[in-house]
Amino acid sequence: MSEAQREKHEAILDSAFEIFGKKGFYETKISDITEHAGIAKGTMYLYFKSKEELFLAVTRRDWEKFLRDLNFRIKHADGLMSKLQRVAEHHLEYYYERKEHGKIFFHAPNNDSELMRMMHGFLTRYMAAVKEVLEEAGMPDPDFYAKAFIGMLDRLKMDILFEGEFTRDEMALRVEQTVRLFLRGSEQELN
Amino acid sequence: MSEAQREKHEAILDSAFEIFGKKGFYETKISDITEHAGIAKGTMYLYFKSKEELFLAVTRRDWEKFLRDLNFRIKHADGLMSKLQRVAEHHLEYYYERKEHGKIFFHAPNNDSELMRMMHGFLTRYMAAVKEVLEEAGMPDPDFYAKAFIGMLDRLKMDILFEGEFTRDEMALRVEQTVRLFLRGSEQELN
Amino acid sequence: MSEAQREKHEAILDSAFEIFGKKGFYETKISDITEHAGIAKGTMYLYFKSKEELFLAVTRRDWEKFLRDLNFRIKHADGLMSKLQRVAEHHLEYYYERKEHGKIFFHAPNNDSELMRMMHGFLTRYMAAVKEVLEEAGMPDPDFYAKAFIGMLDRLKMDILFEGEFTRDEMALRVEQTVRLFLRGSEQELN
Amino acid sequence: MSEAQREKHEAILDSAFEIFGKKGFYETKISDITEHAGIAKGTMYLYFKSKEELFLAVTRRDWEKFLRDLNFRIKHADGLMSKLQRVAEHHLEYYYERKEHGKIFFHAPNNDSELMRMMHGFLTRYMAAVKEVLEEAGMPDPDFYAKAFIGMLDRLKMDILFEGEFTRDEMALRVEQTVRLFLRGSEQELN
DNA sequence: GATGAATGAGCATTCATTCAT
DNA sequence: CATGAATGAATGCTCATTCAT
Repeated sequence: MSEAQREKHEAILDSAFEIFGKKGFYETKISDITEHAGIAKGTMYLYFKSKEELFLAVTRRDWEKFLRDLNFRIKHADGLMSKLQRVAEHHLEYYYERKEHGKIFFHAPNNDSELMRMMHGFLTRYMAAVKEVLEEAGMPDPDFYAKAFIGMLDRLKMDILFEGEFTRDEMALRVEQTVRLFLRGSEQELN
Repeated sequence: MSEAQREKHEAILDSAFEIFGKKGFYETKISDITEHAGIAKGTMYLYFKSKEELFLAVTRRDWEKFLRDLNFRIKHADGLMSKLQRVAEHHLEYYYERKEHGKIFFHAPNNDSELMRMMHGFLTRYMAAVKEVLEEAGMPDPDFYAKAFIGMLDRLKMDILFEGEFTRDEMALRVEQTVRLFLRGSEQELN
Repeated sequence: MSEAQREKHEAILDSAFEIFGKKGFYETKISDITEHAGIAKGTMYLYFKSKEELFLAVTRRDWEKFLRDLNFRIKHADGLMSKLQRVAEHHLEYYYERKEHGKIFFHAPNNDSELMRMMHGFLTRYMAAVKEVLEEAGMPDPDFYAKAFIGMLDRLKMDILFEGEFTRDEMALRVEQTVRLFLRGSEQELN
Repeated sequence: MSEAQREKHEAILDSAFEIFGKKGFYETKISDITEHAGIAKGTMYLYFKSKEELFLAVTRRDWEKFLRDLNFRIKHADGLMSKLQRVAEHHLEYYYERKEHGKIFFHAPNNDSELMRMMHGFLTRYMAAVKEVLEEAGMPDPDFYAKAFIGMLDRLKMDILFEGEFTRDEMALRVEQTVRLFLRGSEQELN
């Protein structure tokens, strides 16, 4: 693949990310994507076999970046609390940056088993990264705790995606609170 | 509406719940639903204005029942821990019973703002119920804690929906662990 | 199927015969057929599963009638020569009536094995009918002779299909000549 | 046109003959042909104006060779029977060699009037050659007899194209039978 | 009220042809 | 001369919705 082709490949992915993110898989027309990318409809089919495959590629690229950045952040932090804070920041920032593309998280094609497999694979890798952090700190049942931690974070994404007024400062506060809750529990707050 | 009509109305909702749950909104045909319900295609339009509206009604009914049962359970429990356990049980059992209908949670119609509003309303009411429990116990920032608790629970639903081998006993264990984590934190586990 | 439906079914076949016959399979659009039939595009799909299947049905109907009429004519003739004349008349008249629909004989869908099987079946039944006539008269190697006779007839169809000026009288002449050639050979004509 | 170009021209025709023959006109893609020929898609358009024109050229080349060889064979035979045998051999051998390319005879482009004209021209020339043979022998109505003879031969091609087990020996037998039938008629076979 | 036949807008995908390199 | 990336017109088929019976 030439340089120009690599660029077009990326441009299609960018455009698809944009449109799929805004409208979801089913409400997006191939022509929406190609028009937005400034190319002809047929051109998309030179780079991707089908609408499904394009969606898959968009999702894969996005997740791979997520995991790459996550691992980078974890590696450059010290101690359990600090590492968990990096994870939380990364998780929330990820959604924060995708505020406008919330649809992509909810409306994948329904019966695409390859997509399901892929998503499962990513979730597993995400969890494994968190699990490793917990194991290092000597925490028992790290599977469960990793899931619970990610769950807390994921619920918070709803605020980000659906509440317009969420600021970066509030996000930082949420990160801190979440990590503290995870480590110390809520009971400490009671008198 | 006569009794016979009320029954048909329910039968359509039952059938729609079944099929939407298995295939998701977009992959479900009206004829799938009406055939499964044993009625003619046109009949559905006597009871619901459109496919979207039917989906909305299905979702609404399901959530209303969820909230009704939740409040009943909370009312009949005493003390913070006990109430939180009832919430956790209810949340997980809800998904457990809907194992086979996982699609309904992910594939709603994409651009239906009324649905978004409705879902937001239900989430708010769910959170309010949990929040009340926390407030009663004197917990500060109950908004945040409620979200985090629900988040932990929600993440666990993934195991239920995607792992075939999840048993009721494991579920009970998860409930206990989750409540303990929420109240005491994970650090207690470290030596 | 109701009476009205049976009529629509026939109307679609009639229209398809007309258009496929004029343009051939590939150059015919479903919308050509349905417009000509005065119905909506989707309606065709209530009666036939696909364009291929419609073509198959058109061809089958045409051939079945051909064989039905052929057998009727043969049954009502006496003696070898007379029966062969009926066959020849029938063969040529068939094409004569379809002058305007020549395309249907040449441009079937290419890779439809079911169509190939069907056509082979019809040819076999046609040949069997002629073969029976020859066997009755005590002719040896009737397979070969049946094929040769049909071949002579089939070649003459070209004149009908491609020469505008072919009259019914010329056709009658051809019938007589062909039967005489088949029975007596051409050498008799030499002095 | 240089030598190299002439070679490429031929190569494209060879490849087109191969692919058109196997799949028919409509199911053949230009890319099928150029890939098989080992050249780029655009190159084909340097040698032929369009897909139709390429098909025309392929057909023309094939038929010209057919007629050239036919006339050669006729010229080198003596007497009516011998000449007719050469014609029959040639006709059947032609199809025998094209067993695998049957599609080319049936699936020409549908609305190409130039192709129709060309085919008509070739048939006329074929018939003229046979007619000449018959005229030489003093046969009356040679037009009709020529058509009938070619018709018998043409019907036999079906056996070749559609029956896998047809051998060269059987072909020789068919040639003899056909010529005898043509000259003496079938009645001679009856007792 | 109930039916289900009919409608037709809508869309993914293909592929002959062009043209900049 | 040769290439092959890009184009975009063209079309089979689906399915939510309507409405005459």
